[in-house]
Amino acid sequence: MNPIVRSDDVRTQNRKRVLAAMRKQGVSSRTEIAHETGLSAATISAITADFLEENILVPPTDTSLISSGRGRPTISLSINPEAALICSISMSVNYLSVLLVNYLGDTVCEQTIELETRCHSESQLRSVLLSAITDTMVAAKMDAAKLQRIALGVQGLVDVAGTKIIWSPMCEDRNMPVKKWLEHQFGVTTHIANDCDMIVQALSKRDPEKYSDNFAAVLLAHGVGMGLFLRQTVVNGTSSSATEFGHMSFKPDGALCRCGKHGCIEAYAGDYAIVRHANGLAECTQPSAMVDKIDLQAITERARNGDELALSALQQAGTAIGTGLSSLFALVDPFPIVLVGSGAVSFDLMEPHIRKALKGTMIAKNPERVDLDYIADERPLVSEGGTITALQMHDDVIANQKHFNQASA
Amino acid sequence: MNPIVRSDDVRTQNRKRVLAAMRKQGVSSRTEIAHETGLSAATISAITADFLEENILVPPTDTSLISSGRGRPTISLSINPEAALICSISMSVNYLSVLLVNYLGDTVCEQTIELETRCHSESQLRSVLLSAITDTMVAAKMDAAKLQRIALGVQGLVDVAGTKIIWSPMCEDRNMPVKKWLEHQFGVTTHIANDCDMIVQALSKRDPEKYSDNFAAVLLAHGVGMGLFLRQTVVNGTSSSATEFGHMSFKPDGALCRCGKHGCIEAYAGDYAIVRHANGLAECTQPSAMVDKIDLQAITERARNGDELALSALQQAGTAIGTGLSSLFALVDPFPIVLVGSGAVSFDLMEPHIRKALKGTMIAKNPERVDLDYIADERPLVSEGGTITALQMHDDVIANQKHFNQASA
DNA sequence: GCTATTTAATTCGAGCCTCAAAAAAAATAA
DNA sequence: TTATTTTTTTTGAGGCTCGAATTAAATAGC
Repeated sequence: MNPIVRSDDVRTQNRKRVLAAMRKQGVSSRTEIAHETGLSAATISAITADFLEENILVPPTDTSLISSGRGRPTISLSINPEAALICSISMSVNYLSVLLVNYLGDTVCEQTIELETRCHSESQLRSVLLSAITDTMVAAKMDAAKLQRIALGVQGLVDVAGTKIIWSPMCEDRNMPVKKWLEHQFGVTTHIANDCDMIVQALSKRDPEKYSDNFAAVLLAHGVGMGLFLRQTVVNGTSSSATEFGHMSFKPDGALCRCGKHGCIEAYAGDYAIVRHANGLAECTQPSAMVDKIDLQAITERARNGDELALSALQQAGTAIGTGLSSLFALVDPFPIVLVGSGAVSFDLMEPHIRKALKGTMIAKNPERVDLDYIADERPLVSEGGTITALQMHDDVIANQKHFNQASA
Repeated sequence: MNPIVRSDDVRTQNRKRVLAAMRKQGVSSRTEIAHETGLSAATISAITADFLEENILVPPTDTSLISSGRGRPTISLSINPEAALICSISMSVNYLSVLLVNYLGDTVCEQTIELETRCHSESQLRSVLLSAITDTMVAAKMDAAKLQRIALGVQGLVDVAGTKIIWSPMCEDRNMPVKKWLEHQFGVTTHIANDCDMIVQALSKRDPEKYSDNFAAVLLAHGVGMGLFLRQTVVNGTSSSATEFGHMSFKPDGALCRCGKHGCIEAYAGDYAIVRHANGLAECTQPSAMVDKIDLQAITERARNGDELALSALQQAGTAIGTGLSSLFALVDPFPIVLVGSGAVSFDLMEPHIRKALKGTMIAKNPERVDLDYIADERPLVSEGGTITALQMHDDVIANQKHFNQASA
């Protein structure tokens, strides 16, 4: 049941609405906000007055009272970029990106580091991470005290509370309490999630029309992950933040998966599986610990040049993904899917087999109509998703803050 | 975003809370309600006063002011049984049950009809349904005008809006606009859903501890259905109310399913699949349109007496179900499962194979701990779930009603 | 049998919140 | 310069919840 009982909760709720409307519109007048939120002009007037006093919103800096016609001109308010400084981090194998954004979501500074994460111990990784953030703050000429929140999207298993990395292909060490590291060092709330969750957030922001209620991103990287959005919220487990699409069963007692079991989707669609198949190795061959993107691209190249084995590897990957999706669609009716990550470079080769698999198993639902898309480079999406997550959380905090003019009066 | 903007919405919300608390407690004093809802005594006093005036709640009829000790005795309020009369209908192959309950949820009258639904045309089915309801009303000596709401749980595909039966094994006809029939005839809001959805509602009521956040019921009848509860709400598709667990893919290009495709879970765990296998027929044998429960029981009997083929049929069903569940658990972390329906009579024979399949594919999650239960007779659950659904919806309506004493004052 | 004590329920005033309507502000059109 | 138009603010009414005070209705003790 909804936790709304008192009338100040109503105000909190409506403050949230106003912030959401501002984020959606970018710049907008009080009348527009009233229209967008469905609240009365009087209420918007009160709420925006508070926000202005709290320095959450700002009036137009230049005297651009764009008066388009008769009548009193609108005063376009906008979110105060200075109201927050947020750090979004994306971590994956051999890659670390630190992105600073202001409260508007605009990039303040970005640094990307290529490093051999797999050779790093937990403590090495920790110091690399911490100094990367500090460096970026310095590069942006920002005082550390200005930082308000950190979001981190990581390849691997993150506990559902978002406190530690249970497991990651980045390095050997397990159960790294990353949240504690960061909160201890920078003294700000830190949110950690699987990169798929971040990707999905980014997509919903990029194309709110298409990616609204239900949709999913399938991340084809070392493993096969999935960010799943149902009813406008990220689906995650009770113990891990990830949706393990890659470990849904595709073929009972089938190919050997990295997880030690047999027949998972990943055992056919993971990078190591594609390489294994394309190189003519047996399905029971131990998955290689690491696959270079170059190798995968080479296989795609071979397939395009007519190499049967390479082609069949990619096609089988498509079939595995398609079958998994069809199972998902048996539970929840079909929704748009985006394939993301290095594996998506061969999207055109896989797509027909994905669709064929959908057709082979879905009943009475139109598989042709399933919206399939792909984005090969997932990294910007992860960072973008991190900023969105962090901004939304910060909006919540701000909406909940008691506004001081009332409290002190 | 939450549609709560005005302060009367707060009252509506809190009225809902009070009703929910009353349903949970059965009989309870104002102080208890205050404690249960977290609202202040003053607020509860106001809300209950309204409800008493509206005749939604009633004071104790007998003078049983159970004063257990010192102090002013508590006045135990209860939901007014007369406040509503609700009809819950359960329809499946050759079976129709009409259940009348009062606003307390207590049975007023129940009638069960065995009939050859499969020989019925749409219009025959319609008149049987309508007259069954009327008959039951008459038997209960209730005036038709007293009826306030109808809920119907039906075997088959129901559109997500709950207006028509898209398809059902009950009869040949498709797209029957049942909601229209009933609302036209009885003039009350009617809610139609797949029987699995109803079962799940009933379970959450029967054991709220175990079946709260996430859980599912697998219905093993003619097909293999699933009622899925995630985050305290029923999951359903965008075009149908059912979760088609039975049509998740188990074995690519496997046994022929009733849906015309190959390798669905149902093609191994549906009653026709078990019969087919137990009788030594090929996997590609056309599924029989109808299986008698007796035949299924006979197979269970054979299996218990050591018949290899019968046993292997049930075991394979277990494996298919277990594999499907493991795929589901890859997406959302494991939750309690109840097997329901005639197929559940051989639960003990299937369980080891369900667990084995869970073990074979789930990574890093403890399959032994998955809570598996079974209930062979699904019919009472469907009726029960219907009443709960209807009562909850009626509670919502009542909570939303403007209370007259204020409105007219 | 009477009073003190205890607990339940109600009443009252304060403090928020939203909204509709009126008023004020700031432009353009005539 | 005045009338008109549109945006924003102000004002007053009506709701809602809450804490505190009050009233109600029993038991415990003398």
